[in-house]
Amino acid sequence: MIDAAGLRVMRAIADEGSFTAAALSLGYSQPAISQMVRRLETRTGTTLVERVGRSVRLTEAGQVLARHAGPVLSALDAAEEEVAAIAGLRSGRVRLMAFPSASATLVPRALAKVKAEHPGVSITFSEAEPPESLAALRAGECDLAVAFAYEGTDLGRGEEDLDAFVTTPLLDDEVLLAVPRDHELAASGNVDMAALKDETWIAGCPRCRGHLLQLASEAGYVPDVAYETEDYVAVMGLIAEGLGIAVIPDLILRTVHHEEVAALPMTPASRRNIVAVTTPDLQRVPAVKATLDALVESAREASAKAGQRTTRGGTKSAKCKPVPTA
Amino acid sequence: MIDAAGLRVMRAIADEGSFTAAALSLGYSQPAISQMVRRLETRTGTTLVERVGRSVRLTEAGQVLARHAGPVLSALDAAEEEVAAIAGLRSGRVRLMAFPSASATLVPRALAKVKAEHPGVSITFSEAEPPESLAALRAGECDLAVAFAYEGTDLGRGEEDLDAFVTTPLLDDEVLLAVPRDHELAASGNVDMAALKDETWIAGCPRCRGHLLQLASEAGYVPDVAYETEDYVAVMGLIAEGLGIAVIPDLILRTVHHEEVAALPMTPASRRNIVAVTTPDLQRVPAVKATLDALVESAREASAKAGQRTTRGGTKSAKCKPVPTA
DNA sequence: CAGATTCTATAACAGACAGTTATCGATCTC
DNA sequence: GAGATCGATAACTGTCTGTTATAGAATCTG
Repeated sequence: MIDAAGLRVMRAIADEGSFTAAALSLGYSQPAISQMVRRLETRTGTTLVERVGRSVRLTEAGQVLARHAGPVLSALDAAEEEVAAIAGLRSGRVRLMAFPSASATLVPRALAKVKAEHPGVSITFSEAEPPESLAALRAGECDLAVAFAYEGTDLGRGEEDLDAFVTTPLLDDEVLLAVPRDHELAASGNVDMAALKDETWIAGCPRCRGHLLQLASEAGYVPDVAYETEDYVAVMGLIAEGLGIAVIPDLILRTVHHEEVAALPMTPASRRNIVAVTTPDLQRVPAVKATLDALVESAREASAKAGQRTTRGGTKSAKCKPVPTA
Repeated sequence: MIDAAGLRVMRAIADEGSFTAAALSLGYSQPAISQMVRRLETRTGTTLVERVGRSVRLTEAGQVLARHAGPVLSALDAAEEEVAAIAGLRSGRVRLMAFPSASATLVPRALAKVKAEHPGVSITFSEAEPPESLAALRAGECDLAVAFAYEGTDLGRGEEDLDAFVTTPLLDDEVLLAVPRDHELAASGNVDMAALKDETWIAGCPRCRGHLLQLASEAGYVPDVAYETEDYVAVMGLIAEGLGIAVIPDLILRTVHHEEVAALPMTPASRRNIVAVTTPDLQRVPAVKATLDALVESAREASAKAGQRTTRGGTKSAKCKPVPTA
């Protein structure tokens, strides 16, 4: 019934003392004020302004409206300002989820970028593997997820979500073969998967294990998986001790070094696609967009270095003692 | 930019959890909500609602708006309620001015009526003679004035105000001649003004004095005004002591009794018109209207009694000692 | 006292806006 | 897989909210 515009007009009349002055101060024409007052009067059913001579004076009811204008309008301004702060990246909150090994460099770097450019944006971050992070995204508990999929597979959900989600490629992570530095293959420039039929394997996370099974299956055998752990530091330790070999994404190898482990490119080459996932709606939220951009940028930087690193890792020759598989 | 309607919609969406339910609760159609949200989103430049599946969820910015809706809308409601209270006579304030002798019965009775029928209406009352009360009305310091004019004269202002003011007749007050009870004329049923050429007069307020001068002038003489006082109790005392005679409106005689004073009708008959004056705008203010109505009603009651009283006063015979004029 | 100025009211009009109904596509449920 | 439910969209409509132009009234001024 009564709207903010009406209050604004009444306050202006109270402040300025005349319709004309009120119109001027609000940037309206004089008849607009005249009509607005009349509208308000018919709506409230009361006289709000007393027309005396060539000036006007507010009646008691009019003064009531003018008096209420302050609180209401400032509350509205506060709301608008708060939204504008979010829109203008002076504020905002992003709930980010990423799988563990992305937390090592990609995510921290992106977080630092966002913090540097938009100090007002706060990002909460938690680790989750792709299936859970997508579920959280779908459940509204997460705004942006960093997930991965091995080439040729999906993100762990059905294809139903193809248009419910927006996927932005971040990195193409090459999957390497990690062997003890003194393994017989450590010197080869490239290892054929088929040649690893008799090796003992160490599997990582469930999806990584699935990927290993798939690779072996394509090479025509079922791998002997002796160990399973999601802790890549442990994986490296196991490899270094000669207890097995593993397929490990380059991104992880870059973080978890081990002197006694060598990484080699494989045939067929296998890649892990790291992507950022959000929804079309959330992607338009400025803070989410900014974080996504930061992720893309730090992925680009990491990708440049990755090329060097992969080459180095791939060509690094091994010349140490072989350790029998357990 | 953001208006109350927008906040109301956002809050409804937050409360109800869907556009359709929000539309239902607000009495709108579903597309109206859909469009409203889109409008708000373009205006704020941010996504406010996350469309997930067949349901919706508020983004951070959307939650901000929904959160602000409460205070703003309740403040608006409070304003509306307050105005409605004034319009609906559950509240309201009337500043009433009346000339002194109207304060005796007419005004108190009207005040009592208003208080009984509309306890929320508060009336402030002050005494003022017609010229001042009209000035106050014009100056906005008064909402309703009770004034009087002797028949054939105006209210003390020029006729310029004929349409700026609204005048409501209240009483037709007959002007009587007050003489000592033992005055030689006290027995007459009706006294001719012309026969009072040699009397000594007591004048009341300035305008009453003017009225006396006019009556005498019409009768062809200039009265000998020996005393002037606005205090009618004093006037009665003076008359009772035989120091002079006076023309006094019946309304006053009804309040200020004096055993030793008789009141007689005069020829030519002279009347004092008591009216209520306000402005067209103020007349539409319910509290003012109610007070005006109460005045009219109590005037009607007083008028009925006045007939009886005047007759009695006029026919009351005097049989006491004559007192020489001073 | 008359003219100038300044204010509000009104008329006529234009555009935007906020609703409507009808319909579609998508999703969740049984 | 069928039906129900929900949101998006299209097309349309009426009202509302501004505008400009002009008239009328009141105050100020010379």
